[in-house]
Amino acid sequence: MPAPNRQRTQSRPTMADVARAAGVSVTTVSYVLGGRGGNHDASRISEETRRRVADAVDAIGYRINEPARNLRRNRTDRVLLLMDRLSSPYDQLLASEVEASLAPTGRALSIMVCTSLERMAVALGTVRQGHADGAIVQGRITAGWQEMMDRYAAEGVPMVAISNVLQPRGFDVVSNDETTAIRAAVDHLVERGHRRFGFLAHSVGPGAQDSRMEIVRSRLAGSGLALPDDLVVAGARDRNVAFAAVRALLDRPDPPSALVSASDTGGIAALWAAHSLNRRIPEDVAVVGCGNVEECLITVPQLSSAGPRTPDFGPIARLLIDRLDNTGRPEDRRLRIPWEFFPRGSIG
Amino acid sequence: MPAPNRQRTQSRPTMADVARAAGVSVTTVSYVLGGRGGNHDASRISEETRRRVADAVDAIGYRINEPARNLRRNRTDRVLLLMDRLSSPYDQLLASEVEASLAPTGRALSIMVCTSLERMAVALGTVRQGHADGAIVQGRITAGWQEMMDRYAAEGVPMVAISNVLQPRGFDVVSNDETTAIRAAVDHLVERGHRRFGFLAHSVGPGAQDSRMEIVRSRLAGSGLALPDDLVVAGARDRNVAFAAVRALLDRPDPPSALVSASDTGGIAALWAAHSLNRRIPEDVAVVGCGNVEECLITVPQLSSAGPRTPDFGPIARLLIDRLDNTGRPEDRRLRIPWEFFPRGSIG
DNA sequence: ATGAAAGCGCTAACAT
DNA sequence: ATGTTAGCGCTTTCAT
Repeated sequence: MPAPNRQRTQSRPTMADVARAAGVSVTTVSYVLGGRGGNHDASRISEETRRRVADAVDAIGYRINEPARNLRRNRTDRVLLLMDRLSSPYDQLLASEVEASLAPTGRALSIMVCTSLERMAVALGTVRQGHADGAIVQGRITAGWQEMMDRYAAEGVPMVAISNVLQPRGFDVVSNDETTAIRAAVDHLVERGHRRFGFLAHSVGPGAQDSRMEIVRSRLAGSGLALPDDLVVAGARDRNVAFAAVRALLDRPDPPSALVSASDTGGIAALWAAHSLNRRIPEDVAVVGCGNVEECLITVPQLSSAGPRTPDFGPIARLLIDRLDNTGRPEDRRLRIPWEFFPRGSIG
Repeated sequence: MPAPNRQRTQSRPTMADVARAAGVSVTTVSYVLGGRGGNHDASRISEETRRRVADAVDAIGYRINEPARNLRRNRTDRVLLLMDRLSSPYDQLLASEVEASLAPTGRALSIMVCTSLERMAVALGTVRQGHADGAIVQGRITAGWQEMMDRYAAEGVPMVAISNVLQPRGFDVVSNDETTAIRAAVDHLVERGHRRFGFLAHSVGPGAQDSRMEIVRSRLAGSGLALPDDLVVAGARDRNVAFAAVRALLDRPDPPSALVSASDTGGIAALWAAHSLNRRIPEDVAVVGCGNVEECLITVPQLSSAGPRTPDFGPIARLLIDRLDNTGRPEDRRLRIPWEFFPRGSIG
């Protein structure tokens, strides 16, 4: 004869315990509790019964068992946010606004940090394994990213990506509409007489296409100016790396007179680097950042920046909620966040 | 007669599908896959069978169902990290080092952002509901925090808190051993002739006890000096708020000649604020931060700071892993991270 | 207005 | 070395 099995050892109270304490069936308890994304018709339970159940829950300290509920409902009411870093006010804002947009729909947010394609694949794997219902993916990875997204989209993982390089194929893409704003920044600098430009990129080297750098380069070309490769340095994402990179750049015999950074973090580090070499801003170097974070306003001089007037990440969450709620595969959408150029003291 | 029930609709492949495809039983599949925290004795399966299963998994694109596995095993191999913000390199480091320490034990990390006691309670609730096996809790909340932690500890949630105010009662506490270092900073400033001190706190007002401020105040008292309440301002956690607060402070008719900030973020904002008012550092104002983040080294002048020599968050994760692995309630532990004072250009 | 019971997909004790 | 089978705690259909 087969197998008895491990009975409940010494575990948390279950719905059956609540039902017993309240003198009702587990069905009733389930209907009363049927919280969050529950689509129970709770109205079928009388006020009196409802109260008895609530009392029993309090009395025995019952908490619902998520894995059991998720297994049965085949959903988790949880969304995963993948971020490539957690180190700037911008990151903080993204996370909190996404969470705030999710909350009214009864969904919770988990964040995972993914600095490589592999980690990202692992994280998206957890969605496929039922850890979350969908994911918002932010990152700067380029090589292989599109293919990976395609694969998970094909496997049915609902996703929204924040990226200027990805094509929406089975998922939505949110991009920054940065071309016009960055061109305006370049034009500003050229008008002010700058002829020699440097660029602080997120990363350089094979496979590291930096869309913002391409915009700068092509706009300069339109004015007959160049962005030489040796004036392009990497490190815009890390304050200390950026500081060192810009110092090296400014310490050359032929330094650029204008520096565009792919991020504000990098732009601010560039200000520090210039200070440390006793270069005046903007007289010796003009600096422009990207992102238009609040911090631009407290530097001396204030950092000019291309970016959104006021950041608003709510629509990103809404795209995903849409995919989650409409079971039929929705068509892929593309959301463009408008950017402008904000000239400030750092360009004179 | 009772109830047939919803059969598998149109869902992901299950272990049964794999078993069928491989011509073995689900038990065998389970043993072969028994990954991660699995305590299967996988050696019972022959090499040949193992391969057949792996092939079948590939062929039909099977992924394990986490909620089902978690329900059955009554654990998730997941740890929750609660953070009060995600906006500095320090935060990034905490998250990545915790994750790295967890990885070899087969555990994954979810992050939730909690800026209020309520949000924190909700997040810890998800652990009780089986979303994670335990939590690492970081925050600056004071009022009510200890009580909430006590409650969840009593409910059996394994926790490690990062805090200088909490007492370990049913959970472990990691604290910064900051007293000696901050005293050294104060002594340095007093020796240099400073008599009028200001302090940039995380927050002020009722219930907002700032341990670092208390250290400064009492050390000053030892030299017969005061830290007047009106020279204590709030905002150390947000660059822009800190900037405004310090500007106001320095713009008084009787500004402090030395400013201690409860954070490096605040200290750096203070440097910007001084710059913006054309005050020289350290001649007009000396500035000291707390945390000793890398960024201190790239400001001009470099920011003096009290903090750990090199941050190392690995031990924090290890405390929790210990609680998770040793089922018997371990005694509460306290881990002190050593701090030192690093004098740099910002104090002359 | 309420209850009985059938599984969701998996693990593991027991049998062979 | 592999298979049988009893649940884990919950939701939901159907019956009353």
